[in-house]
Amino acid sequence: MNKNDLRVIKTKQGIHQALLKLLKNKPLTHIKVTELCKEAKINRGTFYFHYEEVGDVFKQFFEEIMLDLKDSYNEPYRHHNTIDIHTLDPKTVRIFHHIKKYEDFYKIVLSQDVSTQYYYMLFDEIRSNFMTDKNTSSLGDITPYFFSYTANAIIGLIIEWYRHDFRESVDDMNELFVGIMKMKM
Amino acid sequence: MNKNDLRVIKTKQGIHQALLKLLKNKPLTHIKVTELCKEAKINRGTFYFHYEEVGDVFKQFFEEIMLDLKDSYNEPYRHHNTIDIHTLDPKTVRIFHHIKKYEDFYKIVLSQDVSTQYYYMLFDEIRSNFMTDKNTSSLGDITPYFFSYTANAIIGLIIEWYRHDFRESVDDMNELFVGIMKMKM
DNA sequence: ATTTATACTGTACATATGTTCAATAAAATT
DNA sequence: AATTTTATTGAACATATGTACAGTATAAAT
Repeated sequence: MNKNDLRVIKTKQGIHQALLKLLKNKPLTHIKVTELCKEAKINRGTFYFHYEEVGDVFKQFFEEIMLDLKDSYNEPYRHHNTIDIHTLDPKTVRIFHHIKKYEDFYKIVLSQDVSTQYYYMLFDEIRSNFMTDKNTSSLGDITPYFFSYTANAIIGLIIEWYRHDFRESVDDMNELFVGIMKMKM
Repeated sequence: MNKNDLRVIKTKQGIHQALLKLLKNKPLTHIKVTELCKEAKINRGTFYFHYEEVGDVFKQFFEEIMLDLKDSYNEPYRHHNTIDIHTLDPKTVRIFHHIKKYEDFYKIVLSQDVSTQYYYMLFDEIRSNFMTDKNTSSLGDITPYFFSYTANAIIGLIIEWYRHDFRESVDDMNELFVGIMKMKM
């Protein structure tokens, strides 16, 4: 399978477009392979030549979204060994802007009955963004746990935001995040 | 459908046992309704009389586990004194003992390709346990976000523990958690 | 013990999955 | 332009899903 073959490109584009169209009317988990192929006007065997299930197509969408997240990740952690709440500027928090940008996709990723694979893609991306150019050699065995703790805490905020149907503005979320970082338990 | 009917009780018990047996050999997502019914020696129509999919049976297991998690928060604390009680609410760290107790189930819940519904069951349970602990009337709009932040942060540690194949002891996890709390706050 | 209620079975049917393969069409290569 | 390569098609097949319903078995109720 040559991904540069024009036939492959056309077929995949058709499948992508078809999925986006069907997602406007029904949840991801209700979309059948047969239905998707009919919409894309391709043979069902062709689908199975490229994918295993409908979710794999959505995964390709989300992989591109994860690339965008990598570019726009949370700035406050970038230049500090540990979180310093005094240098946290709400305007530099980029993740909530990113989430809002792809709100429609995150509504799917964070829904109740979808595969956990997308959640872990998000988790790993946020986590690795925290890890890059951060010197944590002094922390020892606790380091991987610290990253997972912090990354998933952020997703906790995103889940809550999602459950509020993303009503709060991006700026509200930035302020809210800084507020929680400053809190004492 | 009367859940006290002996026929219902027997059928459900059979399905439960069958699922536990099949789970020893293959992941939850690979277990078919047909297969489960054959193992339980019941008609496939009977399954659909009680459930919609195989995951619903696993959900019943996990509902009971969530009850145990709730109970573990209500029991009086009698644990090793490896934790400085004055720096941390000891109720919080009882969770790792619970996770270890049901390790086999959490390996399914936290796996890559399972429904997010179990994750959210865990999230909501941990979150509500936090809520009953805390007096947060003074926090205002930030409160629901604070709970989601903290609850999911804990799950972040559990995810990392899961990815380490639960090699660290429960006591290690308790100390590790305290360590992270101290470095953040 | 008899009647009543209903969970369960067996069957059937329409639809969907997942795979295979020869034929075809469309691209890349020469 | 001719040839080679291979993505795509269409068809077939075994298996699984989801639903429906009449008949049966088993429990509860009288």
